[in-house]
Amino acid sequence: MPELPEVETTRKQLAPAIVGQTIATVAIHAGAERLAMTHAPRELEAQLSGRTIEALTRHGKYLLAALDDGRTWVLHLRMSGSLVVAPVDEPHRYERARVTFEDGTILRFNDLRKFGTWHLVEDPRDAMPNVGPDAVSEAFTTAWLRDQLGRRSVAVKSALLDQKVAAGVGNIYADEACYIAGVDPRTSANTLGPRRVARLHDAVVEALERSLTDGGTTFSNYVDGLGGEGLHKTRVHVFRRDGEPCDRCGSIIRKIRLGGRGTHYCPRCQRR
DNA sequence: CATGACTCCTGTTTGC
DNA sequence: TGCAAACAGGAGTCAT
Repeated sequence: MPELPEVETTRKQLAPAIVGQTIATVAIHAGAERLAMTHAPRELEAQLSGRTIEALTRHGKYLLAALDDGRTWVLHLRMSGSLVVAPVDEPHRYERARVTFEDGTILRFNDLRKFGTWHLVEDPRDAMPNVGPDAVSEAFTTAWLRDQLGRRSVAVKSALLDQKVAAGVGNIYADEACYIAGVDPRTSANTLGPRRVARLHDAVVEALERSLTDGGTTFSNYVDGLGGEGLHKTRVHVFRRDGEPCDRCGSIIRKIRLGGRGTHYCPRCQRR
């Protein structure tokens, strides 16, 4: 569910509440044991307890909590996760884990589908193999995108979903980027010319940054670090707008399946 | 290496 | 109306 803008919004809201704080206790609830990727659940709880969070950063859709022992706690929300700092102790139906800090602050990891993951590692790269440059970083360049797309024959939309190509892009922003660039999402990645790749690069960044200024997008159950909804829903061009008119040309937005994912596009504005 | 099918889990939407 | 299948913002594993 959460993509780069949603994870970044969560990071910004969580940071003031937890950076500099020391973890008192961690509880990974029964039934959510698979959350713990690098250790047994009880062992991970013990290893995190007593640690101080020195920084909270993000790479793609991963949150990275730098700890005072030099290790990094890497969290991923996958499809349905959210991290919420709760001012009061109200239970959440899908709370899978809870972190309590020494000052009493409570951080909840809520996750309906239980796909979320926690890694505790020496080197954060160990927790995110096959992940390329963050899509809103300097490292994500037109040249990089041209090289990566040139190596793939899959549909360009599917290529954009590959975290090696552009870390942080998910289904919403892959569709939005193709729309903004005027590219049919089914186009083979390695058939795009350099000018269209450049447009697509700029479109990826534009789609993500537009959403970032709105605090992300909420479609079903995403909530930000304070439990609020993102505002970007009202500003998407195509995602989940099938049957509605394109706001550029008025054609009806279509929905198809591409690489197993729902894909939305304007049949007139987006060309092969 | 690249690709596509399958898997994890639970709730909601769609189609007959 | 009711039920079963398909679908949901992700990504790892496996066979090819």
